[in-house]
Amino acid sequence: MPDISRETLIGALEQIATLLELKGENPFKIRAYRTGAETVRTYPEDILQLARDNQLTGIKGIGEALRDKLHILATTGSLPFLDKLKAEFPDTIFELFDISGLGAKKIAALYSELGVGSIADLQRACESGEAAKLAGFGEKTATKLLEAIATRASFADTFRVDQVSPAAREILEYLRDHPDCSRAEVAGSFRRGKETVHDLDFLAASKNPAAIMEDFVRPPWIHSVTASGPTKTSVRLHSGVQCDLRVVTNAEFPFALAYFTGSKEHNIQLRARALKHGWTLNEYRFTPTGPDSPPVPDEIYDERDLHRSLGLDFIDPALREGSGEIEAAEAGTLPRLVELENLRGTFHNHTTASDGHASLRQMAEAAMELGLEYLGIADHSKSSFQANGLDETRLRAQLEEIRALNAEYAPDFRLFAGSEVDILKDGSLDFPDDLLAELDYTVASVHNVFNLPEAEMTARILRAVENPHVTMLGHLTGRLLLKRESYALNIPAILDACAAHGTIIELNASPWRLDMDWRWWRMAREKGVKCSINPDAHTIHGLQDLWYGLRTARKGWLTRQDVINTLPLGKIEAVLSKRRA
DNA sequence: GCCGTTTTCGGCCCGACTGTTTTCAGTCG
Repeated sequence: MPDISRETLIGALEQIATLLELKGENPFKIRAYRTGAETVRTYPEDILQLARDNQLTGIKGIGEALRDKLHILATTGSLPFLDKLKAEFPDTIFELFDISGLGAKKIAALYSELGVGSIADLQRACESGEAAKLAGFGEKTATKLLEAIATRASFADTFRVDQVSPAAREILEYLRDHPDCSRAEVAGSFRRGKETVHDLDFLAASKNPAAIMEDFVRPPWIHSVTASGPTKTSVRLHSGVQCDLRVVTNAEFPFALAYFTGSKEHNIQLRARALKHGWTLNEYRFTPTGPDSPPVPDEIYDERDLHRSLGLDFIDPALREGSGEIEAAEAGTLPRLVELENLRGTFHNHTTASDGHASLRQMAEAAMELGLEYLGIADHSKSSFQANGLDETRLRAQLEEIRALNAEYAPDFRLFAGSEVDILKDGSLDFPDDLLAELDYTVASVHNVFNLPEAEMTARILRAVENPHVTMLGHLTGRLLLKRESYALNIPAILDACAAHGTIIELNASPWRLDMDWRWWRMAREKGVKCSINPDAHTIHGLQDLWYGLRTARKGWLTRQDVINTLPLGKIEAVLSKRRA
């Protein structure tokens, strides 16, 4: 089998869409490829395998043409249709789409008229004055493009959620404090709980939009204003984060909040549903489609009212990805999502014994302060020498120390003695079974040799899953968001094995990881695999990363019953000792 | 290219803002 992934399928469909756009193809055909890419991205089962087996028929958004192309790509590793399209443009053409202000039409003009096929070409064409002479271009366009090239070089365009959440909170508070603002929210992918975001979308309700707009661009955190109209303003923060603000009336607010929260796919489905009721839905209101339409519902004060008027249960923003949530809301089968208050303890935390910055006692007290009943310690094992991993002797000493502290804390709080034991290259563990048997639990993680082929990496982890001393798998795919890709892994196979052996999978709550990815948790849940939301805290502050993990768990449709660390102390003790027996 | 409780053909979301225009095209979300 060719070495490809779900990402390969997504990337191919997106590239086809982009190239067809450059060629001025039918916009609906282009959209069909984009929709197909999104379908592949969010499909809750192993779509790569389905493509290999030519079993994509019946998936909404994938018709005959896409089905056949995905099958060819999945089985042969290449797609002649795409290769032929690509041959018509330089490989660097795609980078031009990263320049804000440039879309397919302008790029096509630049390429056909001036041979501009890369950002370097674009810079030259703007500086020489050639670009400004093109039809539809002008001096201002050329200047803006040069600015956009500079912006791209100095600012990131995607951010981890921890990089933007302090600003999101601060700006939201600023808006809510404004005397002319009746309510305000952050919308967009941040509100949906995505692991990374492109920008922050703010929404405010006011009778006096101009006053809010004026004050929005004033605070010291604003770097520059990129657009400003009567109801919409865009700014860039010093951190490089782009922020949009829309101001609407109070009556429009629930419609606008739903609209700007998205996702796009979810919105399209919601609008289609409104049409079946005889109304069009936009960011402001319902409108009857014709004289025979039933009257539009009144008294829509919040999103709950909006969903109810379409015959739906309230759909949490986390679920709005257009992947079955509307059907579930109609059928009344939406999951009751796990909440932060449900978390009673957590596993996988580090101390100064390995690479943490707080002592056992400091970590325990911080956990108690957060209202937790238990805290699992899992310092690194000896092979992780870069992280000052513990050898057998030091681990046993830590075990004694934990027992002594527990005598002090009982019965209201307990430290669990564990280890984040390395899964070595061959799938064996870094500690012998008899030592692991002395611990309360273990987290098994991969920390080296990331570049194994998928089959080998999968076999390596499967061996750990089958070891009865492994309580849970740590950061399953090893990704570091925006920095390091996941290693190759057959996740469905791992899920099956975890279900069979009762091995828990961690949802690593560090905002760098959020691993396993939310897109897999629905499948895990259906197979009966339990989740443990673990902060992987290296400081007392790091315990608060639980919040990021919680967001991700909710995005994965997880309920309190799916998350093991919602169990109170007595019950979790029983689960752990049963597993060890 | 996809889809169908109006349909196998004829639709497919649309509003805000900018810049180049002189009424609109392109981009963005």
